[in-house]
Amino acid sequence: MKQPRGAVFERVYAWVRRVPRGKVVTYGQLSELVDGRVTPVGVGWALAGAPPDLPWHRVVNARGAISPHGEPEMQRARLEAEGVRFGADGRIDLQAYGWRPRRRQANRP
DNA sequence: CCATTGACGAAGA
DNA sequence: TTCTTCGCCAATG
Repeated sequence: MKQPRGAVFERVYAWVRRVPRGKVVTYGQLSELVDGRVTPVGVGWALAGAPPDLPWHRVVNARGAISPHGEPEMQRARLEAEGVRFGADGRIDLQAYGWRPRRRQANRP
């Protein structure tokens, strides 16, 4: 179950790759981006088998915090390297760093 | 086909 | 605001 491969996952990956540097996206947003075909939990499943080239570190939960998954330290380090600030409680201000995607053209990249 | 699990979210207490 | 409960879809055994 390390590397799930499915059509649904590819969509999640494609959206994650569109997240610009210095911005973050939540699981719930990704769920919306794929038009509800994937629940937040499904997104988590997709990222569990995410390819190494995927910027999965830009995906955080609705609270703006990093969910435990293996090495949250690396994720935080990468985000900080992109200019994302963390609060004292380890949370990100989604109002400032949350990515607002445009689902104009491609809902299915 | 059924039960369980998971890097989650929203609503209720 | 924090904790609990429920629900969601996909994958695994």
